[in-house]
Amino acid sequence: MYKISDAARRAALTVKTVRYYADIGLVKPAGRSAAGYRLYAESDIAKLGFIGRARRYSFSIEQCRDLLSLYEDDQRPSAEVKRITLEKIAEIDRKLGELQELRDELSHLAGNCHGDSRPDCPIIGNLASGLTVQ
Amino acid sequence: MYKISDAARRAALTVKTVRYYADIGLVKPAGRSAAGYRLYAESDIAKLGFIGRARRYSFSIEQCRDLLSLYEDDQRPSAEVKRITLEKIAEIDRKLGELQELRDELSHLAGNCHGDSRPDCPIIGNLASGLTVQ
DNA sequence: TCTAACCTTCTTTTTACAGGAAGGTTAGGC
DNA sequence: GCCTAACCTTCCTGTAAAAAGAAGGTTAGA
Repeated sequence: MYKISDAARRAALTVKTVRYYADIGLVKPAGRSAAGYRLYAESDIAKLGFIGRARRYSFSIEQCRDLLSLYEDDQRPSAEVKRITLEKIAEIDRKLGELQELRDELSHLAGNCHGDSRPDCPIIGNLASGLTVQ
Repeated sequence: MYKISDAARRAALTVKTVRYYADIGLVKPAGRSAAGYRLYAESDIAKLGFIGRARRYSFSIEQCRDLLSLYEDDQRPSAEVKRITLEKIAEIDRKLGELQELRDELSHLAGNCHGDSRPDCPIIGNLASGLTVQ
């Protein structure tokens, strides 16, 4: 059984985060010491690591909760997991498209900005008017 | 002079957002009616639109505040604006890279998941072990 | 005059923690 | 056996950028 800082280190999370997950009932410690310290079992560490990776994959806490219940269920239907994952991929694709568009616009604007002290900066002009710089 | 809902509509923002911007002192209405209604001048609408576009360009409120002060200053040095913009582009590039990586990993995992009721789902397996599926 | 559609301020909620205060516990060194 | 540093606890506040809602005042049109 591991104390919270060991559990956090082994799961590559912060102590604050692990405590938070316990508070919201996402991963509760297997037990408590006589002094009230949270004690984590090996399987808890695995769950924390699981959550950590899913979070890094930008799954929300609620999605992590769903995934965790599937993970804990030996009879888990992989169709559900796949569905959530495909949904997440679609979401990432949307975000990629938006970001790419934004990047293009900004770099176009920056390319037309002299970068000196003249007051006619197309970045400002564009933001003010909503027009695209030619 | 426009009431808040007209101002919001013309700037393509919500009433809540416009009120919020007034509260934090980002764009204060030119005046108030006898009844206390916020009244926005044409120039306020321009500023709100400016902020709206900058926000959609993922500038933070604080960056918007900086940009706005540059926008309001006729003697604005465009070098500063260009610097902020280039910084923002670099940030977007980092985010694009991360998202692309994430997308590849997830789509790889989903591609190896049968999506039926068999319990051996590689997505779950990967999240549980932290290993990459071959 | 009535009513729908406005408007006001104030408070709470959201997400996923981080930071800090006040105080108890433990491990190692002397 | 004591000291101190490094743990641990709970509780409270703060973050970004609004959204949502409550309670109540205003206005425009029929």
